[in-house]
Amino acid sequence: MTEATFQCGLEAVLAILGGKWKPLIVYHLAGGSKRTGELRRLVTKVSEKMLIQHLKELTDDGVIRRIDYRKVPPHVEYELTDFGRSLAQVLAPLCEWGTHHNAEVAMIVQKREHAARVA
Amino acid sequence: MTEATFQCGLEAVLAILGGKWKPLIVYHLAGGSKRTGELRRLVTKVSEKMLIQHLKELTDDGVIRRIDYRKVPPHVEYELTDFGRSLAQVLAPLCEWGTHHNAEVAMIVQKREHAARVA
DNA sequence: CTCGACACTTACAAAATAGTCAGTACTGGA
DNA sequence: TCCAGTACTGACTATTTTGTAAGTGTCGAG
Repeated sequence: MTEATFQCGLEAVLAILGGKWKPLIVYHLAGGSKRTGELRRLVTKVSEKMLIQHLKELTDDGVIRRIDYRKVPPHVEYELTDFGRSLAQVLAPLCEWGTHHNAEVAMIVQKREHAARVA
Repeated sequence: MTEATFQCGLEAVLAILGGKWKPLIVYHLAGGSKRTGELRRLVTKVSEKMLIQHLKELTDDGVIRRIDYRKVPPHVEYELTDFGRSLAQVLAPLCEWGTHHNAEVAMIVQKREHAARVA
């Protein structure tokens, strides 16, 4: 670990939040702890497998915490750790940028899809 | 395109910077325009193909601008557009977070790789 | 006159990521 | 009893993304 692991801090962020649904999960959990099923309903387009896989990875990475009520039928909740909260905080400006430039980005994506169809 | 394209602004950012080397490219260009070869040397681990592919996508997306000096042998430079600069600005806090938590993240990644080896 | 530098391009292979679909063990309600 | 809901797991497939290795045309240095 003597060499610089990351050339730019961004890489570190991506190392943690690289995964199609992870930013969304962190975003939703920033508003308070949620049950697995709640998250599945919030992040509408995620499949159950991917949700749980990402949840597990985020837990392993110390971004979120899994709270198991050890009940049958199962009751599990997830919440941000301090580490996760610090990430969520720094994510906020990005979120704002995305919201602010929403239409612009949507157009870019649309143009991209159009170009792909033509080719 | 009537439905909300992005649930969370983060998705918009990812739509633009989703690509292993794109954040790095933007980061390096934030310090001024660069020639293709310079970028290749700065982003040491990127292959020529990926660099150029990402450069092209960022250009198509209006994040960077390609300046061709129409010389033989070729001389091409890339620089951020206003749009790209606005992105770079909002990226800064993320960069800082990553730099600040560098060691922490490095450890997490290391742990992940270790777990993968065991399994 | 060969060789490297320049900015690419192309074909193809490998790896990472995401997806579907079925199944587990248990409960409480109709 | 049957069925939905709970949180999850595993086999298998599909898609996307990245990487490797080669080739293009032109120039100037050696």
